[in-house]
Amino acid sequence: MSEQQQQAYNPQAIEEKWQERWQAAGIDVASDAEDDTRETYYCLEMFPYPSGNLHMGHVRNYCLGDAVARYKRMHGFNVLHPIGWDAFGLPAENAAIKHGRPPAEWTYGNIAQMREQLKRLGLSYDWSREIATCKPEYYRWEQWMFTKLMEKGLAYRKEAEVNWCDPCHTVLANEQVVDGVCWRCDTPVKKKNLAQWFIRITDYAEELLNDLDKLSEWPEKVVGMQRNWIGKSAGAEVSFKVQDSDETLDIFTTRPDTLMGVTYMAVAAGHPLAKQAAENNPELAEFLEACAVMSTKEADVATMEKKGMALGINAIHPVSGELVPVWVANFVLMSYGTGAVMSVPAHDERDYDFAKKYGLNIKQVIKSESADWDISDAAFTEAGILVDSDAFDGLASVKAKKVITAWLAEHDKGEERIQYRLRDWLVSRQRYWGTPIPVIHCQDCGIVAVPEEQLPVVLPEHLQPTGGVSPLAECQEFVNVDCPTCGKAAKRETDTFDTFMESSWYMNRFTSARCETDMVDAKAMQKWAPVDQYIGGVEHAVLHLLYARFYHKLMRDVGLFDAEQVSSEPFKSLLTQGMVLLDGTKMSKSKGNTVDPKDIIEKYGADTARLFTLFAAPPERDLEWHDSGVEGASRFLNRVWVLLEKVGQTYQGSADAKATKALRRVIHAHIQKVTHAFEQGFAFNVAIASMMELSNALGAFEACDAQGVAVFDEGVNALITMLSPLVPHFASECGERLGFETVAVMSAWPKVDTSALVQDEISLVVQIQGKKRGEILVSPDVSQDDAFAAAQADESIAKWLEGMAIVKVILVKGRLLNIVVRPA
RNA sequence: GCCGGGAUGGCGGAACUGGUAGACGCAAGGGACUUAAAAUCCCUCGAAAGCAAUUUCGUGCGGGUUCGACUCCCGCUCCCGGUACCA
Repeated sequence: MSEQQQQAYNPQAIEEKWQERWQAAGIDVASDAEDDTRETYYCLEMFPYPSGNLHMGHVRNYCLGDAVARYKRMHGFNVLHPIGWDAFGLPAENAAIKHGRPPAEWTYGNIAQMREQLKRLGLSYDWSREIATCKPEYYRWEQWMFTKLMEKGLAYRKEAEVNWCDPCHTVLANEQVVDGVCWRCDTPVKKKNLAQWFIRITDYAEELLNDLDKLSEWPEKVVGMQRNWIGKSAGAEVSFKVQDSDETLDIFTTRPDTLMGVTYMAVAAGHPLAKQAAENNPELAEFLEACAVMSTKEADVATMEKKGMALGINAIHPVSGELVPVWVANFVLMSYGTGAVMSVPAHDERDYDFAKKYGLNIKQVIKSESADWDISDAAFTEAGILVDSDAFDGLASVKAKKVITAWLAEHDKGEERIQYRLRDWLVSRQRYWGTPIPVIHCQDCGIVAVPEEQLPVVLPEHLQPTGGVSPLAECQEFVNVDCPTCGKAAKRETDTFDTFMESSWYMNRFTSARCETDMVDAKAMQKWAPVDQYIGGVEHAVLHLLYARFYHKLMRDVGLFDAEQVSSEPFKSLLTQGMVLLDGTKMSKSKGNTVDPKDIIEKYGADTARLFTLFAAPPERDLEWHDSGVEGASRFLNRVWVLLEKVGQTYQGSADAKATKALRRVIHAHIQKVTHAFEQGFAFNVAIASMMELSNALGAFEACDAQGVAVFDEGVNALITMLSPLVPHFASECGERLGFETVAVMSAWPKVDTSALVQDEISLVVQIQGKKRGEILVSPDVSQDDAFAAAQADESIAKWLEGMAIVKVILVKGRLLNIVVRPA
């Protein structure tokens, strides 16, 4: 042993050294070379917002991704593992107001700082592809895309109700409205109608829904959340005439089969009919006011009492011509469907409760096919057979839906309709620190898209937000522009894009991050897309992941890549990691329960931090932070470090040929187990546990001959190699000590020698009535009869067979023998 | 309310396709080394009974299927996410 080898494990000394070597060797760079025939693998973690400091959630996210990327490289893949910065957003503006410096300065400073922190962790990113979304060379393509969408009619402008804060002079996002007041100045938020930009995601609702079926490697939970979010329901739109009026009352229903059971109508408080009726009815007006207030989201909304008032007008049933009263009800939402419903109390629980409360008629028109149902107890909401429905009597619900809808269509009183909950994507924000919307307002020409040759519309970076109106709107050199169509003086749009826009396509941009001629290079897309493994927090299950899926399809339809060659989904496999907790609650600055990754790295080194975060919990589950657990991870690395000193050593006595063979079996059993753990959803915690077992087995082994030394060496090599995607600096240093020819991180993954797994003799569990009663040593391919004979010969088992008749004997090969008996 | 997911020692968590429940780690207790401490190493560690060999019970609760159930089926309880009173 040289002196160097006997030194203690000192992470600080080795980590920097290896980071430099890796960088010099360029091991992290994804190869675009056409003659590179390696299979590609694209591993991506959700890129961070550059808040200035890495927190434990980041550390966990990026350690997971790095382990995946390194593992795949070791299997011979050409791995794309990029990183960038989701650099636009409100926190930069807030920091700017607080510090009196422009958001750009703050943002770029934070990026520099966080880049160093990521590098300190030894994450194997291809830095040559680094992007920051606040740079014109990035967002110019987003602007270009938007003008394409305008051409296709997929981007449009319309009035929309937004949350407005007067003192701040800005629109607020929903999450910035806390209990109805502005999060920053506590002023009650107003609803205001403003012209806003939208993208027609609803045109893609059906594809977004159907393609969810392709996402077999996504957590079911996320798929389910997206399915609910899209919220497809099939039914019919039915038109009711209003008595003594030319107006009609249109409703959407999923149960047209219950049409004949309609006994009243219910409209939302915001419905024109309700407003109209309230004009000379103060009591009703008051009720509508109350409803408007109630609609603000509260925890007790769910338990809210169902209330309503008659409007004093009637609707005419489209089939029977009967009059049904129109009510206003607090549970009908203006924002869904038509803001009105037909009420069938006999077959809808909510309508039933409402009818009971206000003494409205209940008319049963569906009867159960099996049991009797007493309609005076509760609504019958299932499908059944139609009764008391004139011409439709005797039809089954499913058939009746079609027949009745067809009848309505024929008589011009309704039609089949698919309703989605999904709304078009509101993409404009009245903020400064974002991508300028590439549009010009001209008095003569109206709204004009900025022509391609004038892109990008560069955001001036020197402006200083004050918390009031966006400084962009007051920046004359930005606002004043010539109309691209007529050349007259015109004004630029001063709204910027929602930052979800940038994060919706960055994964594709990474395939050709430096491409200057296109948003993405079609060839690069073909080579790398889609992302094979995407890793990030479950909080993005709906918005980001839905927008990204949508945007990917938009890029396809704009012709940016070959729809035949590139998947229509951007992320093949998704891993949603759990949160990092301290004392059972999420680590957060506001709670003051954070652990700074910097401190951990300084004290234990990056590898220990990595090992602990990977070992302490399965990736998708929450991880409880324990300092003692970190100690444990550190101890393990130290034990392995010391273990290396035993390489080449022989000891007196103990380990004979049999023990050597047994060790070799253990080594290969663990290679198999670790590999399996990696392949099964990246169960790093299980993989590490298995490596710890291997380490323990090696630690207990003392070679006494050349054979023993060789097998021990084999075991240590396998252990270090398998550790390398998880603790790369440590493994590299160990690899160097062991004289590996290539850096450990690039070495090929160990292969299982199945012949080493074969045993001459195994211990077979013997059960009586399914309960373990003993073990016998037998050949692995022992016959049932021989095993049974051996079991009978075993004293501790035989005593359970005394006075018993053998009913059945079951042998599970290599595992157990179960003997079923009964008293003789 | 509805839709997902989950419940295994003091704790985090293992357990291939139904086949030895509790791997691995943490904590705890005991011991070795040390003047002492730290570090390190060794032993014990689901519950109950027993000097012991050993036995019984045990994977949220109640049933079921099976030679055999943490695993499959039916019915509950509780916890955690998501959400839309969605017609």
